[in-house]
Amino acid sequence: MPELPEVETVKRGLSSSLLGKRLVEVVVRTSKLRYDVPSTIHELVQRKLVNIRRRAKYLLLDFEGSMVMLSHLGMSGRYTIFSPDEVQRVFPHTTNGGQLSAFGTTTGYEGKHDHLEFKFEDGSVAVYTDPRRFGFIDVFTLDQEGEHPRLVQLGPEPFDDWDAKDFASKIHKSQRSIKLLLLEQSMVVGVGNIYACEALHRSGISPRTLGTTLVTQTGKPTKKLQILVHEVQDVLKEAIDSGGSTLNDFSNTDGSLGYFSHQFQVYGREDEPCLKQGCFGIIERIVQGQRSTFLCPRCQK
DNA sequence: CAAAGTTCCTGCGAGC
DNA sequence: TGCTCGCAGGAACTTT
Repeated sequence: MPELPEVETVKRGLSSSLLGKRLVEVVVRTSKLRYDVPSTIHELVQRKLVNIRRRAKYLLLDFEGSMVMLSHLGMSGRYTIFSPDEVQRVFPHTTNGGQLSAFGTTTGYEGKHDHLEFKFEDGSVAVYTDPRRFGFIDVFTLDQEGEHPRLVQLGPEPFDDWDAKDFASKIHKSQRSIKLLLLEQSMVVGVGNIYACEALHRSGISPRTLGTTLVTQTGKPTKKLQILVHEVQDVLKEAIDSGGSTLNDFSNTDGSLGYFSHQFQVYGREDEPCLKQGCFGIIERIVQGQRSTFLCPRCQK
C-alpha cells in the first residue's frame, strides 16, 4: 500500500479523527513486527495526541510531553479507525475493555493480523493491521528525533528541498539505472515502485537509463531530468488528491483506498496497450533490483 | 510465482 | 601487493 501519497492519506485520516484526543490504552497483540515493538509504547498512555506529521514514508505521532511514536507501514500496514459509535456497533461485546480483535468473526471483521490497538478517551479506537509485518513502530522523545538512524539518512522531501539541480548533483556519476535511483530514499524520499514506474512513463524516459547520462558534462540536469522531477512531483500530488477525495466518502481510515481509486498508466499493465495519447506500444515488464518495472518500449527512450 | 519496503551483507574495482 | 572505501547487486524478513 504505502508510498508517500498513501502515507500522507493515512496521516490525514488519523489526524481528522484522533487529533487532540487522549490515549488511554495500548494493546500489543503482536510484539514482533519487523522489529520488536518497544515496551516504551506504554509510556504514551494518558497523553494527548497533539500532532501528526509525515517524513518520507514514516508517520510521526506527537504526544504530550514531547514523546514521539514513529510508524512505518512496510508493505502491507494500515490503520483502521473506529469511532465510538462503530466500536459499539461492530464490537458490542467489548464495551468493558475487551480486545476488539477477539470478536471479529461474527461481524465480518477479520482481526487475524491486527497487531496493535490504540484506545482513546472518547471511545475511538485505532487498529494497526499488517499481514506481512514489514512495518515497525518506534517510540522516542523529541530531542532524539534528529539522531534517529531511520530518519538521519533520508533525502529531501519531493515537494520541498528537491529539484533537478539537486538530483543531478547526486546522480551525475552513477552507473545505476534511473528507476533504481528514484527508489533510493537518499536521493528523494517517498517514491516507491509504483510511482517510480508511473513518473518515468509520463516523462518518456526508459527506466534503464543510467543516472550519469541524465546529467550534462558540466553537471547540469538535462531537459529529460527536469521533466522527470516535475512528473514525480505531479504524480505524487495527484495521488494525494485522489486519496484525499476518496477518504472523504468513508468514515474509516484506510490508506489502501488511495491506490484503488487511482488509475495507473503502466504499473501492473503488462501486455496491455500503452495509454499515452498517440502511442500504440505494448507495456512490458522487466526486473530491476529484484523488483518489477513496467514500461512502454515505444514511448520511453 | 509475486507483492506496495528497507536493511544488511558480499563482491568488485578504484585509488592509495 | 595489500588495504580501504564506495558503489552495485542480491538476500532476507513474512503472508496471502
